[in-house]
Amino acid sequence: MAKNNYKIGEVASLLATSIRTIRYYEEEGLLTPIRTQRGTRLYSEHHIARLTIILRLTKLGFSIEAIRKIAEIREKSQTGDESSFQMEHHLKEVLDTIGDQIRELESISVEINDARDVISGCNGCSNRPSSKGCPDCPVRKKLDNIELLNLVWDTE
Amino acid sequence: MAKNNYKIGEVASLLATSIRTIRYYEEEGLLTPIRTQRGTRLYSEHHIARLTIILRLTKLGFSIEAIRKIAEIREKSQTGDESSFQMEHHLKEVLDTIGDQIRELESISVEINDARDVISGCNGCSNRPSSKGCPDCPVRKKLDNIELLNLVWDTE
DNA sequence: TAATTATCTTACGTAAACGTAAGATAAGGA
DNA sequence: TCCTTATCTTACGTTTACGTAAGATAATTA
Repeated sequence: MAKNNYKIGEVASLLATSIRTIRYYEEEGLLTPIRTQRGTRLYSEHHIARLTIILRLTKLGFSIEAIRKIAEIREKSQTGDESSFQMEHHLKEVLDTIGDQIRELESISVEINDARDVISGCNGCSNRPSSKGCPDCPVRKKLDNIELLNLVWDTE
Repeated sequence: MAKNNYKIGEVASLLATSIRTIRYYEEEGLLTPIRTQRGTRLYSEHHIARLTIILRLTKLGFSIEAIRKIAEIREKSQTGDESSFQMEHHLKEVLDTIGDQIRELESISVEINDARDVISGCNGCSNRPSSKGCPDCPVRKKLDNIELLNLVWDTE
């Protein structure tokens, strides 16, 4: 027995977001609740599920526009014409972008880990690879691979 | 033989970014080139490496503030006191956040893939799981696991 | 040297994704 | 019914990460 009359305040606290955010997505055409005769918004379980995925996507950096495009996929995909083809193509692009981003995040993650080793494990030695200090530093040879350290080291 | 006198226009086209962006990072204290006596900015290879990593991080959604914090790690990590400890803790938080984000992206990626199967492979049938249509649809049983489809389906 | 072309500073403009305040109704409890 | 709390619309404010224009100076090319 699905509850179909969540009010906006309930929804907001349920999903740990703000009332303004929910209304904003409505302004943007992403979430259209039904209304009571007096105008109060009512949300069904499906609205909540939909809002949940919208929140997940925005949290990952998807723009409203990008989310709107994904939401429009079904509509277009049923036509079987040119726009349907374009939608397929678009979805593949989204997937490629996500793949790239995952790889970049993994790469950054490795670099941060290595940088952490260097900074904290090198016994206070934070010399740059080109420096003459700490020639026997055990993590010394790692340094060249850590592009992130270019951010950490001062410019001379 | 490292070139140490790149001018801002060269740097911008080299890294496919804008002059304004480079100057903005300088305003924010992230990249401080040397100057000629007349005031023209000059960038070394190290400046370029540093800018490269800054651009990678911003592209991934890191804020200037977050990048600044990472850049301050060395300074603080050498003190060996409380703030050094906090920096270590901060780095771990960053890593955890990145890990979470990777997992979320992978999850979304799987969902998009599945949704693509459903939408394009179901021979034009885009009914919701609760619908009576297409009872023999081979991808039907996948549907419940695809939270993303809540975004694609209309609210009834 | 003259004429482009690039860079400088200053400063206002912009888009996205909401925050926040005001004044008016609506809904729910005592 | 009265009072308090929630929701409504309208609309201006805010932050981040730059874009863009103006007027002046510097560097490069003919």
